[in-house]
Amino acid sequence: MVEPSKPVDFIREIITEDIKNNKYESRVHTRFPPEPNGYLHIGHAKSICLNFGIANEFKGLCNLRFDDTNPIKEEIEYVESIKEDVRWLGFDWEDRLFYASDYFEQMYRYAAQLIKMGKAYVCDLSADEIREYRGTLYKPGKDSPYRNRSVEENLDLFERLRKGEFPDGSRTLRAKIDMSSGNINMRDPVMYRILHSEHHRTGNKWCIYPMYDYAHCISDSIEGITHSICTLEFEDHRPLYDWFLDQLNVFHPQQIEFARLNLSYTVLSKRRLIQLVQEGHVRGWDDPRMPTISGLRRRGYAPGAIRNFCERIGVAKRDSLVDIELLEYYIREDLNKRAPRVMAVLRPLKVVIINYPENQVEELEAINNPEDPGMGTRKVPFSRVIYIEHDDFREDPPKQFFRLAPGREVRLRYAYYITCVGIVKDEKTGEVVELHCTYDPKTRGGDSPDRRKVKATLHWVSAPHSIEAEVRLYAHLFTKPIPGEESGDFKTDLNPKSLEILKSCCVEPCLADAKPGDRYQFERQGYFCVDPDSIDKKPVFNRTVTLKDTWAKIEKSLK
RNA sequence: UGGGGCGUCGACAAACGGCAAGUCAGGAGAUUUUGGAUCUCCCAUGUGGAGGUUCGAAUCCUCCCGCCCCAGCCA
Repeated sequence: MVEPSKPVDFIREIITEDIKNNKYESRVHTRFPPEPNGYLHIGHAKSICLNFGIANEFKGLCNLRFDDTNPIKEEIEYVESIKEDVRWLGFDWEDRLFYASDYFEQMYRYAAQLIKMGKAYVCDLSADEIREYRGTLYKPGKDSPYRNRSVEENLDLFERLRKGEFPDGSRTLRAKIDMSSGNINMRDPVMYRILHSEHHRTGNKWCIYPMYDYAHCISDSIEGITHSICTLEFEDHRPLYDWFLDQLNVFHPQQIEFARLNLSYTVLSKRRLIQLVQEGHVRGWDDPRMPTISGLRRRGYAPGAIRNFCERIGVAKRDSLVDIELLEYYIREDLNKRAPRVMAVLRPLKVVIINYPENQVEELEAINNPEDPGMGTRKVPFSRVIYIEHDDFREDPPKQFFRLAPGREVRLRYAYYITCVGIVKDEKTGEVVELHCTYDPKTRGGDSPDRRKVKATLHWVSAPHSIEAEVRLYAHLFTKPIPGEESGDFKTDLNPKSLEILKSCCVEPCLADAKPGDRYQFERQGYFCVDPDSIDKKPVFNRTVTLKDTWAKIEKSLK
């Protein structure tokens, strides 16, 4: 069989060409450079798969580097979660865990060098003044009055900046480039700002911190990164990236930009994700409705499925919106092969099998996974009183409804054919609360000797043997493919029904000792994952994703 | 009114001057002890538009149109 070839994207093409031309001695070295100011999400997964994936494919290396140049926003909690998530996704940075803050001293020396070259200067303009002097998109900026200070004065001032002689915001170090450039990033960008703030790694050693544009290219250069892959919004920054490295005449990695991931029915910006958490729209960063890696993990998504998804969506430069159904497809594909099947009744309807002997219990054999016979079989207890799914009975069924109805015979999976012979209703509400059925003893195991057909097979749980469980059903967090597209505020499109909690579900006894993180298929319903909230004798399940549901589609078209 | 990018099916995405891949979604059927899974078939005479070059254009050229990003001492 021919192995399906992996998609070759424009980045891999560039790298292949570079290797051919012996650029960087045919070495490939990438990096994943998160800022530790939030949790990783599925969009980061795309970048992680790209950077680590390329390193693997080209027999190169990929570093994990924290871009920690802003002590005000960054926290140790985030670096720990990021490490865990990258590892969980299946990637290994080995001994190459770095921090931009590791290079602060070197960056300082390079900055001094730029000053000596007359390429950087200390500027006394306030933030507002800098903005004023910068001009606009359509109007060139004008030179700062401090632009032509002598090298000696600049050096002296820069040293005193470091010593902490000046308050926050009073001065900056700026690159001397071109205030009339069409590219605003080149209008004497700030390289260092004064921040008397404790850094999670360097403590109080520094009170000046480098800006991204300056820090990133130097970090890449120091680490010998060959291909510095980032998202499209940094395309405008590439001339600056190149400028610093050219002026300094140091090792010069190549920056390549690709389009970030957008997913329908979800938001993927840190700002909005943090808002969802802080304002309590979700229960935390790892809420199973969140597109964070920790949320997806708790939801039951497997790392391999996420990797398959990231590979399939490809890498390109055009803005795109990936249909979340594609993600769900890969989740199902993965779980279909691996998840053991069990029976669980989410909305129980009591069924008494009136011709089945009282007190009799049978152990029926059930297949754990029809996709993988190696997963074996198990025994499921059957008795006179069982629960079936409320939705599996209709007193007055529409034409395409194949399931149980008055007088109709259906199969109970791995058990017997049953026929509905009576309905018990709540006197006040008229709601169906119990069914009376008869069973055909000759259909034990679910096959009838006379080959007569039934149109439906129902899952069930024996009432006296069932275990009570809580099940949390999740739907998309937002009701619109692009949240906030119409109103301008993504929160107006929050889905009020994104979480439904069912407290008294009945699951089969083999689930008694399920462990948090275990994944199952509840037959005919979906894939479910045991939540860490589970307590002894009261498991909690998260619905990872539903099964494809043809009936739901029919029912919808009926309305 | 400046600079940088991008337009191929409902959604992703290949093609690199020579027959518009593939995946998801959607539709039809087969099969089925999960209305699951699996299998088969259908789904762009056409690549934002108009011209041009060429035996031949999604691909090269010209003009036009549309969309995204940039005016943090954030990354």
